Amino acid sequence: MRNSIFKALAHPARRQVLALLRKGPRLAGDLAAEFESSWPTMSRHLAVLKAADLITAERHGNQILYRVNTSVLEDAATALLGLIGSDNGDDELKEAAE
Amino acid sequence: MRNSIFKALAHPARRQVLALLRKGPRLAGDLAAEFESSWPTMSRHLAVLKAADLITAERHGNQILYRVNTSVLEDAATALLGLIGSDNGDDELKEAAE
DNA sequence: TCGCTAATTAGTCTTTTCGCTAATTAGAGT
DNA sequence: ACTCTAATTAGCGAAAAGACTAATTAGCGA
Repeated sequence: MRNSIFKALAHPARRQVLALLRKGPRLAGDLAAEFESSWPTMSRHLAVLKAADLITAERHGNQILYRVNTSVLEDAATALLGLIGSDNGDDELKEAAE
Repeated sequence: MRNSIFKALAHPARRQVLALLRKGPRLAGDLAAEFESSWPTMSRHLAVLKAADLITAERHGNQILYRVNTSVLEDAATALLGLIGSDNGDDELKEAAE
């Protein structure tokens, strides 16, 4: 679902999560501590990112390790670049209307 | 202002507008005719894209010609690529070795 | 000025998103 | 089983987004 990807990218906190995960996988709590929002709020942001397949969750005992899903992020970037260049990438972005 | 860009990209109709404008500038009404939504609704979408500076409007007598602002779109794509972290691609070798 | 067309803005409503607190699940350790 | 910690889910209210109809602006031509 490409639409959910761009929707997920629409929130600054979620983009910042991706920026943090870019440097390496992190635990949910560790991640949440970086933000001012409450922990449940961050958990929801993570859920949105996960639903868009932009990140993956991996349980390690008591805690959950998140890592960025680079290929999906690449897809989004490619889709954007498709809007610029005149190469094919035409119906890349037309997804079912909501 | 970057946030408004990603927010603008969050709606499929708006991405499709950009896809149409990629092939060349178009009149507002001509553009609106491509969609099933009402004309005012499309006008709003165009306003959102314009507020994000993703498109520019140019009045030609009675009608308004829209064209895509490629550089801003490039900025967004670059921002996405920045989240992937391919500042230099050398890290890929490390990961492959693991 | 009047009428016509193109497009936006106003106003209202419904749906979605966001962020909080409180409650709940899940696992590890005792 | 009990408890502590990690994290999510539930539930609520506020804010924003989306889409519609109706009203309005802007420009052209007779």
